[in-house]
Amino acid sequence: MQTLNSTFSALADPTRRAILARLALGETTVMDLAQPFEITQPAISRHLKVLEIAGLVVRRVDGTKRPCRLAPAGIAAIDQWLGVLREALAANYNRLDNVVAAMNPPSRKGKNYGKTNAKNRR
Amino acid sequence: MQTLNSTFSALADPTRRAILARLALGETTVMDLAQPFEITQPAISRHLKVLEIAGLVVRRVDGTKRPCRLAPAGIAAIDQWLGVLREALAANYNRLDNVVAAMNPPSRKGKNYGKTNAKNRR
DNA sequence: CTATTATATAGTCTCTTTGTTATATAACCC
DNA sequence: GGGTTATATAACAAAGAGACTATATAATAG
Repeated sequence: MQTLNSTFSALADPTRRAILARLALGETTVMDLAQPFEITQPAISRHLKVLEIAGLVVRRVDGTKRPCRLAPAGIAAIDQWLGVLREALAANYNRLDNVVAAMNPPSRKGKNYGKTNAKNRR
Repeated sequence: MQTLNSTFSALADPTRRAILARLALGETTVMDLAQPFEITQPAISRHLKVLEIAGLVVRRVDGTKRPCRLAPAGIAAIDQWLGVLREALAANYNRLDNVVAAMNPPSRKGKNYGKTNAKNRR
């Protein structure tokens, strides 16, 4: 539960996703990561810490460097949780009533639905 | 890009994940959702809006009610993005050097690595 | 039309997140 | 040892998230 929080919120930040994308190309040091991004080194360090806590990244020690790599734990946790939703979605989708409900907007009583609320203010 | 932000951060909140879990059991109205959770109705409404924007939930209009269901879009977006990481992880894992690096801590020059930093202050 | 039910929006507070700069720590290089 | 490089931590400001109460809006019931 705690892990899911940290992992999802770690992925919610675009900079961190960019860092992960970079790490997908291979192990990298903090400075190498900081360079392409237009943010300071301390900021990168903190992002990495967040990613590490989220189980998305691991670091090793190499002299004064701390090369980072992707880690599987975080994604595994997410996958597992998403599995529940995926099943539910599949099940719901197979239930005809839901599909139907999704097609014709409202379906009860006859006055003026879908109008007053068709503002689409999202 | 924008969708990923909203979807991941939507999932980062435990209350919202609980809402999704509840919706996995089937369509539900706002009030029905608010009851089991110990938070007020306005709070639930906002969570639902977040989930809706994230593409994780859809709502229909049924009189004065707004029954919610799980939606596939959000998860699809996430799955697609995670795919990149999954591939990279698989590739990295197949590269022996990474596996090795993960096993024996430091591996350069011979003095006192892995000691000064073995504080494990994470 | 009026009251009631279901949900949304606004205003306000507080805690968290992210970024910045300044500084600390650790390991190298000479 | 002394300077330099790589990274971490601290202190702080600005912005955001989440909750609450009060209130608005929509639709239904009478």
